[in-house]
Amino acid sequence: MATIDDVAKLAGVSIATVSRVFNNSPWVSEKTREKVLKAAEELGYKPSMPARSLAMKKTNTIGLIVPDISNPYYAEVVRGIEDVCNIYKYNIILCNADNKREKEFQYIDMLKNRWVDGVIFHCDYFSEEHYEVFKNSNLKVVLAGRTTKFDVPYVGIDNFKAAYDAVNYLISLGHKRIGIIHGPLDDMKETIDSVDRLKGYKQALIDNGLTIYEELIKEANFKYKGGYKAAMEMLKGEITPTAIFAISDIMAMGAINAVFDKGLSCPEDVSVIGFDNIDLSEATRPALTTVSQPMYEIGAIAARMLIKIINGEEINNSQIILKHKLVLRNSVVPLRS
Amino acid sequence: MATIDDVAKLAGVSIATVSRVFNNSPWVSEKTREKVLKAAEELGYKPSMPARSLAMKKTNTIGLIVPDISNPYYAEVVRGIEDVCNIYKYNIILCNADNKREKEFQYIDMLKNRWVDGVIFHCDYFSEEHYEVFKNSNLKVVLAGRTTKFDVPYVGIDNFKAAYDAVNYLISLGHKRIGIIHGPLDDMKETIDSVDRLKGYKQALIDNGLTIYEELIKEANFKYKGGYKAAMEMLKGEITPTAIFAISDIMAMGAINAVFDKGLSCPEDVSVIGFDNIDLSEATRPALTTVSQPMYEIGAIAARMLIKIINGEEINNSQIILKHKLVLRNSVVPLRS
DNA sequence: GTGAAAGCGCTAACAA
DNA sequence: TTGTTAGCGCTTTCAC
Repeated sequence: MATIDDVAKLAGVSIATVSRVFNNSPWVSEKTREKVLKAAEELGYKPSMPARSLAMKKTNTIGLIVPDISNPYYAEVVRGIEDVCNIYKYNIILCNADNKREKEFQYIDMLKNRWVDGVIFHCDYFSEEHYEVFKNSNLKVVLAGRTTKFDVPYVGIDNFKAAYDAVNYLISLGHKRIGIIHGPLDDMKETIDSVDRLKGYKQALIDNGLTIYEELIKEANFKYKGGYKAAMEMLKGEITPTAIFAISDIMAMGAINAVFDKGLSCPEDVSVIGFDNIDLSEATRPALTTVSQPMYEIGAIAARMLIKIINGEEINNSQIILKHKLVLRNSVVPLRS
Repeated sequence: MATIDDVAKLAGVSIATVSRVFNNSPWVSEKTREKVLKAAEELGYKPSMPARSLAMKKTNTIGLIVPDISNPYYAEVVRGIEDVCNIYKYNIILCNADNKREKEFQYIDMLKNRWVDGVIFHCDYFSEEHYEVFKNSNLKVVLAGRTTKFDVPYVGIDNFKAAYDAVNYLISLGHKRIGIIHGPLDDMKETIDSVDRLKGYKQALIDNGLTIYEELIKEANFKYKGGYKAAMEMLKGEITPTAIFAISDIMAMGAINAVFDKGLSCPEDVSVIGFDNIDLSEATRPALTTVSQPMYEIGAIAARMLIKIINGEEINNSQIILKHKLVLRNSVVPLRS
C-alpha cells in the first residue's frame, strides 16, 4: 500500500502538498496538483481512512442499530438510510440488537469506541436508560421509527392516530365487533408501537360509542404464526369479530389464513386490515388493506437529519412525525347487513 | 474522551503498560493491572479503534456488498453474516450495490481505503473484471450465494441441480407442460442463478423425454409484478402450462395470483413451485412449495470462512456448495388425469 | 515487569 | 504556494 510519503517523494513535493491535493485545498498550483495526481495514480495511492480519521477525529461513519435486519420493515428503513448516506459519502456499520437492552448497550459502546460520527437508533422503546447512555456517550443520535418524550431527535409516525384511523375506517363500514392483534405491551409505556396503537384502537371504539370487548384484544409476537394463532383464538371465542386489525402486515397475513382455516372467507365474513404496507402486502389474496408507514422515508429522513446534526447545521424541527396513509385493497369490505 | 495518556498519568504508569493491560498481555503484575483498570474505569476510558487500527493495520471490520438489503433473501443472508461477525468481534460495513458494476467497484475501492480486513461479496455474476479488481486490491474476499470458475472462495448452492430437482419433481407428478419464469440471463454466462436454473430446467425436461416449449420460458425481473405478468402471458398463450417453476418465491407469488386472476385455481389447474423459501412463503394460500436455499447459513458460513482467512488459518475447502432442499407445501399437486 | 521512544499515515498550524 | 513539524491515540520493539 502506497502511503502519502511515497507519493510525495515520487512527485517531488512535501506530504503537506499531497494532503492538500487530496483535500481539494485551493492553495495548490495546477501544475503541482497534476504532478501529485499523476504520482498517486502511478502508485495506486488512496488516502487511508483510519489515518485520516485519527488525525481529523472524524470517521465518516454512521452506526446503525436495528432490532433485526431480516425483518422486511427494518430492511426497508435501512435501505433508505443507506441510500442517503451513500450520497453524502458516509458509510454504515450495521448492528442487529434484537431489541435486547444488553446488546444495544454493547453496540453503543462499540460504536463510540469506533468514533462514529453519529448513530441512528431503532428500538421498540426508548427508555430513560437509553437517554442517559446516549447523553453520557456524547454520541449524536437520531431515532428512526420511534418517538420519545425525551429531548432527542426522531423521525416517526403517529401510531395512535394511525390505529385510530384504521379502526375508524372499519367502523365507518359498519363493523362493530372489531378485534385487534397487537404486539408485546411492556408495561403499557408510551411511544411503544403496540401500546399507542392499542390506545388508538380503543379510543376509536369509544368515540363511536362501541363496546370494547376484552376477548377481541389479543397479543402476538409480530410474526406470521403469532398473527395466525391470535386470530384463531379470537374466531373460536364467544364473541367473534367481523373485522380484525393486526398491527403488522405479517400478522395480518396470519389472520387472513386463520379466517380461511376456520372455514370462513375474507373479506366477506371477516375483514382484515394490516399495518406497515410491506412490499408483499399486495401479493396476498385478498390483497391486504393496510396502514402504510413510509419506511424508506423514515430511514432517509433520519439519515439526512443526522448528517445535518453532524455538520452542525441548523435544524428547525428535530422531532418529525411523518404521515401514515390508508391503503385500500381487498381485505376489507363493508359489514354485510 | 479520555486517552491512554490520561489513564497512564492517573494510574502512575507508562502508556505502554496501559496498552499491555488492554491487550491482555501477560507481562503485567496483578497489582498494576488493577491500578490501570481502576483508573480507566474512573475516566471511562476505552481504546480508540481508529488509533488502534492505524497502529496495528487491522480494523476488525468486514465490508459487505449486497445487491439490495430490502430484498428478503439478502436480508436473511446478511443476518447470518452479522451474527457470526458479532461472535468474533468483527463489525460490518453495509453496502447496497444494486448489481451495478460501477457502484460495486466504488464500494470495493472505499472498503480498501478503509482497510477493512476482508469483504463478503454478493452479486449476480462474478466476472473476470471483478476477479482482477479484487486481486489487485489485495482484499481478502469470499463470495456469498455465488459460485465462480475463478480461484476465489465462495459459499453457494448448486443452482443447476436445484432447478433440475424442482422440475423433476413436477415431472414425477405427471406434469408435461411445465413453464419457467426466470430472471435476466446476461448473455447466458455461467454461474448466474437464472442461467444455471434455466439449464437445469431444460435438462430435466430432456432427460425425461419431454418437449421444451419456448412459449413456456419467460423472463421477469425477480419482483412480484414481474412474476405475475410472465405467468399471465404464459397462461394466455397457445400452449398452457399445468405447472410453473418460478425461480424466486416472490415471482412465484405473482404467478399464483395470475393463475387466480385467469379464473383458474392453484394448485388444481396449475401447480406453482418457487425458489428460496423466504419466510413468507408459508403465508401464501396455497402455501408455497419451493426449493429451499439455506440463506442464513450461506451468510454465516461465508463469514466464518472469511474470518478464518483473515486469521491466516488453514482452510481445507474454500469453495463450498451447500445443500438445497425441496419444501413440499400446497401449491403443487399431481397432474389431474 | 515496566518505561522510553519510534512509528502507523494523515492533517493542520505555522513559517517561509 | 509550498514545506516543516507537531500532533491524533495507540502498539511495539528494545532497554532497563
